[in-house]
Amino acid sequence: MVLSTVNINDKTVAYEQLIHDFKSLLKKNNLKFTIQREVILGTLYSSNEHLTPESLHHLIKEKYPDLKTGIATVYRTLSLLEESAMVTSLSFGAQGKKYELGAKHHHDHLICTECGEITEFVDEQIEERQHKIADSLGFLMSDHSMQIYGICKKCQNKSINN
Amino acid sequence: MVLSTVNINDKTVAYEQLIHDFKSLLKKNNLKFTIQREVILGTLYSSNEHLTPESLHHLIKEKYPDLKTGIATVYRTLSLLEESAMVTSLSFGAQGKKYELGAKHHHDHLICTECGEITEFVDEQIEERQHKIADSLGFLMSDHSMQIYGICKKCQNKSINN
DNA sequence: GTCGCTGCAAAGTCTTTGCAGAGAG
DNA sequence: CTCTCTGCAAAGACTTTGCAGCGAC
Repeated sequence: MVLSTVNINDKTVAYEQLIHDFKSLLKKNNLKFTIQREVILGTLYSSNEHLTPESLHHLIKEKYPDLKTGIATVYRTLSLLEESAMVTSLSFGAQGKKYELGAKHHHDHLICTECGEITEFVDEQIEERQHKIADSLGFLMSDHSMQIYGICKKCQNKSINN
Repeated sequence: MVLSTVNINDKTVAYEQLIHDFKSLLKKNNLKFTIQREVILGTLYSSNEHLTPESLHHLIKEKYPDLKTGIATVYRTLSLLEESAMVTSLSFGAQGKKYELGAKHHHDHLICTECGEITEFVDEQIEERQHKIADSLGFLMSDHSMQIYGICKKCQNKSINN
């Protein structure tokens, strides 16, 4: 079992749940639970970052150098996970698509246009308004995403000091 | 003058303004006002769609068959316009980047996951909350984008009838 | 005239696909 | 055992870039 080390603080229980859900999903679709799929989900889980396919691949190579994981498998698994709504993707600017685990609570994003850092937030008022807007336009809402672009505190300070 | 036909209803005045702004921008940066750039801006202006570089290129070829416009120039001009905030881009799902004129009023998007149609809306309450959120997190907000995904009325009816 | 712009085609990126062998169930 | 997965490399899709001639100013 490759992922026995993924006991990060109190996240362990949630992780078990996640794997369980993943296995159900796979079984339902006659797909197999492979080490690669486990490692990809686990790495997404243990990372607090929003990862590109490439950075995810890189992380996996670092953590599990013996397991030769191809970038193609990362793409394939991310598509699979996204299709089943276990992860969500975010794409902005020139930079590519970034993925994050969707099983966490829902949230929106603040994106720093200087350093690319992504901060998460949730606002109940906005969530509520979104539903109302979709309803009023006869739209059957399934999901939404919101990004606020600007300059984070860190980068603001940086430019003051220069 | 290639674009003498771009007198769409009452939009004429705004278009003149747009071209004026574009010319200023170009002059400021020692860039030239070429027919291609004019046509690209004009086509974006006269289209109510959100266009991909490719569909924009296609539209231009249709409208101005004599003007050989290369896709490379479309990309170059869109980058230029985006950099100067005259157009904004939107990317979602597997589909590529879509561009729209940013000079119009600000708005957010409802995106149909069935047919890809994009509907625009504005909601003052949400706009206001966004500013408050950015402020409270020490973030210097410059822009934002919000997308609501779901199924539009048309596609809902379609699936009922099948 | 000068210097930036354009179309073309070639080169990059990023992502997907075909295939033969490996591995889960 | 069967049938799906995987890594690899090749193919695709989308964008960018280099270059020589063209055109705005």
